[in-house]
Amino acid sequence: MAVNENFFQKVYAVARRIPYGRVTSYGAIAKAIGAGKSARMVGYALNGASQMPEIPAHRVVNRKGVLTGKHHFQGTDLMQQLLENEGIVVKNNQVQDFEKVFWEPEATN
DNA sequence: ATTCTGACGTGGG
DNA sequence: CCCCACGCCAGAA
Repeated sequence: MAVNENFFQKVYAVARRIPYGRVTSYGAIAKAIGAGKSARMVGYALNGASQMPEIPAHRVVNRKGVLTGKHHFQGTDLMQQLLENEGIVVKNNQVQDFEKVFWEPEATN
């Protein structure tokens, strides 16, 4: 099934499954959807999802745990505020204890 | 079709 | 860990 889905659809499907109080990386999602090295496109797709409240795009950061895309959200620090609201500690645009809050996405089951 | 860009990742120093 | 350069690939102009 998922084979016929568009790239964006796959990204949305995985992003929506990110648990509360957890974060993941673009590359992890890319692999989960079989995109592999197109991690950049994941962020690109999430850009459109950023305005979709059903898709927690704010829980997606880069491999370093830095909120690289916070600038794409409405407010200047909306992304960070959303993460902190979930109990995630963010310092200087970077997720603290990134390994502890990291969640590995699964392929569209 | 061609070119450029981009919420990234990896490798080398 | 940081910094630099390259790769990767889908979408937009």
